[in-house]
Amino acid sequence: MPSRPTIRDVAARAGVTDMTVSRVVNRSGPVSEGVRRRVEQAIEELGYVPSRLARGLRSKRTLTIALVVSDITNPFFTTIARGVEDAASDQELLVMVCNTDESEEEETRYLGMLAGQNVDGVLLVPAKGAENACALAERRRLPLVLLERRIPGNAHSLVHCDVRSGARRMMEHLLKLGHREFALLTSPIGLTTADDRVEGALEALKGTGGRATVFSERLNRETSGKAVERWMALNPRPTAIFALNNLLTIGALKALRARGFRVPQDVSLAGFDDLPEPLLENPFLTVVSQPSYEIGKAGFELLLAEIANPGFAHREVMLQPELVIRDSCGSPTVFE
Amino acid sequence: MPSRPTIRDVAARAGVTDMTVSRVVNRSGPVSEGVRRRVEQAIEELGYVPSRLARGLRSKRTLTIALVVSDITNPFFTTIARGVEDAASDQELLVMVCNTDESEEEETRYLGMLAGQNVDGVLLVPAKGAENACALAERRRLPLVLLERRIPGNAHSLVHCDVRSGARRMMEHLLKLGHREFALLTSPIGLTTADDRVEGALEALKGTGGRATVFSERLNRETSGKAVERWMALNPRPTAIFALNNLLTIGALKALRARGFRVPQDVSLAGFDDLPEPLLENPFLTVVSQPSYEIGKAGFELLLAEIANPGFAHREVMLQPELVIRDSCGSPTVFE
DNA sequence: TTGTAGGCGTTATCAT
DNA sequence: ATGATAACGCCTACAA
Repeated sequence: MPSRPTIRDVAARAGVTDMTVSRVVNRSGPVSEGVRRRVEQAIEELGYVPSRLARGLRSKRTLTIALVVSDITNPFFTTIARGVEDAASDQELLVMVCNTDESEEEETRYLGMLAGQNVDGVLLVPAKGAENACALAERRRLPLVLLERRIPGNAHSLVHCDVRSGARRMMEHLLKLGHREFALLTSPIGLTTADDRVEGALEALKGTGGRATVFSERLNRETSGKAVERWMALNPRPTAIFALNNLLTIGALKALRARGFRVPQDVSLAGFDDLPEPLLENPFLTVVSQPSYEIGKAGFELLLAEIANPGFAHREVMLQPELVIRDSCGSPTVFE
Repeated sequence: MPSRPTIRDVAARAGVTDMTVSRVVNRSGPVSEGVRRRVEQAIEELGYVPSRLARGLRSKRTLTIALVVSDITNPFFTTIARGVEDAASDQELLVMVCNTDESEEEETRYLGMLAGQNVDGVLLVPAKGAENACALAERRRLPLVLLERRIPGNAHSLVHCDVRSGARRMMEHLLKLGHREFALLTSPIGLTTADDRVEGALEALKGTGGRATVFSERLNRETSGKAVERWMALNPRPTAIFALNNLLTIGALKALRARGFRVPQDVSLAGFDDLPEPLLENPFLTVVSQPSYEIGKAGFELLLAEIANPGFAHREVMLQPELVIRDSCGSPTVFE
């Protein structure tokens, strides 16, 4: 009942010591041609695979990183994950994925587990109040790069997207179409990135005579009907609705339709975050699209730098979102 | 410049040996109340987190598993991943995610990395020709559970979905609507699950006078126009198209529309695999929906059993898909 | 070019 | 209830 072969099993079979095998495996030293061949054959015959565990214990490198997001099921994060994994895979690194559901507690729990140095670094999309998690990483000297969301007063490296400009440009687009009355939909959890979006949108209004009302919404089957009523009860009634994240966008679309409002004939609807092209059954929604795949890739690169040079220069990468103009926004129409 | 504290740092600070600390941390032995408190305080003060690496090296358990899928970006796999991660998280296990893009080579590469025993087990959605990967796992005694797709003649535990019955039931539904001429769309890579779907669909036709033509398609912007022509050139022309996976379903819908065919007025379109409800902007597609979240959860449970009892009874779990009837299929209409 | 010694941070086992 | 010892599998440093 042979257990998994170790480096010493290989060594024995090849008639050398474990060090020689180690040299062959890692090309970390000179080995004569004949010995190399014998060792390689032994490795082959035994099906030897070096233990990353033991290796990590010595070298302090596990060749593994973690990606902590709120919900991998959200296509925005899914695409980030794919970007991270592709980049990591190129370097023969493995990636763990953790879902926090925006819970600070889960986040802290995960960072605790990850700090058990089974991971060389962490890519974190921080939940509200991620200070705990960051402090934990700091304490354990765990390289950490933030993704997508800032933490006020935090000095970690960060990859994010210029959502403020994205929101502003979308509003400018809507203004150009002739809209002046807006409803802005944002999520009730106070994320920096959500605030940035709101601010960007409002910025665009300055000196235009446009007006926006901000609604904090969590849309689901029960709440969405009432929400639509609130938006449309505004006086004057908004001609354009700008939903500041992807779930809100879809939620708003469904809710509006359910109440008999046609988009864009009755109201324009602009959104944030796109769905991957192959999943888009009906390219329709005009959105601010964030380069999520690139966020993942860039995050990985920064993390790699951080790992190689811990606490060196904390850097910030800001990517530009893209305005994707489709069919859900038109010129305002006047009712009755 | 203190490095990460080890169990011995804690021991020193608490005035005990590392073994005592170990006992406190793992509740693995008797510790007097006072000592326990001192140790706990030292742990707190130092911010000690046990090394999973060292732990794993000793105990042969890393409390980590891997999920290997073709593409995490496909919502079907994303949801599986979420199911796995939720279940794993309950047991304080971490999950690695790997994308193979259906490449046997990538799959083998990943299994090699994972076999470096930094993982207690693997959940694999096998690509075509995953025998290599399975053999590798076998050799390294790496617990492995297959997800979603069978491998002919393979003895590993398996969680999948009764796609044959799902496809059959969908066809029965279409027959009941009056359809007799079908186009079946399947992917060109020869997956067992794809074959099962085709067979299930054809089964339903027996003795009904219905007829189906099978097309192996890879739909993209270039190919899809010609593909539509092929389907619709059938004589008699199909009144219903059944796409056997989610990408084909969306692809077919877009392609048909682009060629001016309205769904369902001109052709009915049935699909496989659903999008998560919150992402469904416009619930429209009639589909066979697989319980992907549950596949993930069940897979994890099986893997846990496998880990606890390696090579015990290889089990198979088959979940039932659900017919989701929406608006993309109607009764056949006659042209010209 | 190859080998020896020792330790990375834990925990199993045996001893006190 | 606590401690001493060894070992998990590998690699760094040094020696031959």
